[in-house]
Amino acid sequence: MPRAQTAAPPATTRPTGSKPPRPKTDRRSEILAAAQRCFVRSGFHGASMHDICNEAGMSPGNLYRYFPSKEALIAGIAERDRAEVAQEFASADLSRGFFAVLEGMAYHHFSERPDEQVKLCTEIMSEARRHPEIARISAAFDADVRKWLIDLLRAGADRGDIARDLDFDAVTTMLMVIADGVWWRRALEPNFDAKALLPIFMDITRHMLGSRTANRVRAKEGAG
Amino acid sequence: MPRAQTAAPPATTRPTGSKPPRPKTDRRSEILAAAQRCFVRSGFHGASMHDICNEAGMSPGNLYRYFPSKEALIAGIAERDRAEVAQEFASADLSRGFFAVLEGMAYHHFSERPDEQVKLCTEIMSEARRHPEIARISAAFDADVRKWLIDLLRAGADRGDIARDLDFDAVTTMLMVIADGVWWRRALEPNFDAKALLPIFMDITRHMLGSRTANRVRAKEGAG
DNA sequence: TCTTTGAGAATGAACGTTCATTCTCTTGAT
DNA sequence: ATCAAGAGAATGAACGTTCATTCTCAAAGA
Repeated sequence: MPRAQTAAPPATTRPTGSKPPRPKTDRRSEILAAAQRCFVRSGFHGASMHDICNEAGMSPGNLYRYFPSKEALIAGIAERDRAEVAQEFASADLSRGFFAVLEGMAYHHFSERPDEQVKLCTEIMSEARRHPEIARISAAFDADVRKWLIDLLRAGADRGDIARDLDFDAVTTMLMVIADGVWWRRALEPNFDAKALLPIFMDITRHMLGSRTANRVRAKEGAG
Repeated sequence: MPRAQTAAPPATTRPTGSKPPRPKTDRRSEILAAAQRCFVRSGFHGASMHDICNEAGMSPGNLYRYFPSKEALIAGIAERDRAEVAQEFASADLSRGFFAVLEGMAYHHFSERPDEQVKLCTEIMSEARRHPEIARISAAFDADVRKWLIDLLRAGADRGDIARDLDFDAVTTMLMVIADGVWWRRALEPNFDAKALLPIFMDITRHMLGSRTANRVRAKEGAG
């Protein structure tokens, strides 16, 4: 059972601090990019460390100076993607109206995000079932997304774009479920046209968030 | 690159043809059940053939008389599950009303199907990306489900339970996407309460299938 | 009834390979 | 001379798979 530390870069000591000593871009990023290509091509278990070394143009001994294990590579990729998504949510601009923002994000998720990332995501999820460290990262990722989504919904409610008495938790869960499902299908069906689903997605979302129906908070049953 | 044949049972020669020679239940089923437990516990790659042999109470040599490779085990499980789901769809009884049937099936899918099968499903899907034979089985599975769902919708429309001018393909895709998403979350979040989503799911489904909105078939744009 | 026979079921040690990881050595800049 | 950066052969464990062999037992022959 291999260890799961994320391993700091191999001493980025810049003591005298004169000129930048890195002619190429950050070595760690290069390695992660190479690993990503290999994982997408052959899967986490199908890709050997030698494959990844070749792809990165680097010897095994050297690669291990940057990442302590194969698992740390997947963990590194997951963490990097998490930062990227954080960026996307942080840049949401509600002044265009709630549904415009949501549709933009949906379009991005359904269509713009490259297939590479979608496939990689399934690899990460599969490994999350086995490696606690990866499970931790992906659970944290998930909690982040949920929080951002709920904040977005609350802000939309404040603006009056959507109903105020929603069961925000349930609605958020449903949105995430749909998003997950879309990615699962994208990963599995090479020619799946997710963006064709956008109209219907926006339609049911408007319904969920706006009309007076089952997804509202209700008084708890069983009370006197 | 291992072969992918599904391997017939090891010669069920019954030449004289008198009494049934099987004292125990079918050996192949026992092996699949053992493999399923191992795959759920450790994943496809985490479970070794020796693990599976132990779980099945059988030596490797003997196990290989029933299945020609590890891959054939996953393929066998996938095929077995496909048959089971076929059963479920075949027994749908529309006389109770379309939405009652749909809600029953959703409840079954969200809650009753055991977590074991859900986890296993993610393993199968992951491997489908690598092994063509497994990809074939799971694509066939998918096509079956899609066909059954569309038939169900058509029947519901004939009964007058749902709208007649739906874009059946798009709606079916959306239903499958949601179903996929629910399973993905069930696999990832150990305490995910899918059945709490049922009301909201039924609500948006009624909306999709009944009201006059974006998910209707429209005249193709651009025509004269 | 007892023995022989033979075929299928099952065994488990061994094989060859693969793979993640480590070790040792070289290079090149300061 | 020192030390980070890198190379690549080496290592050893683990794995899927195979195969020579043994076990079981029902039926045929005596």
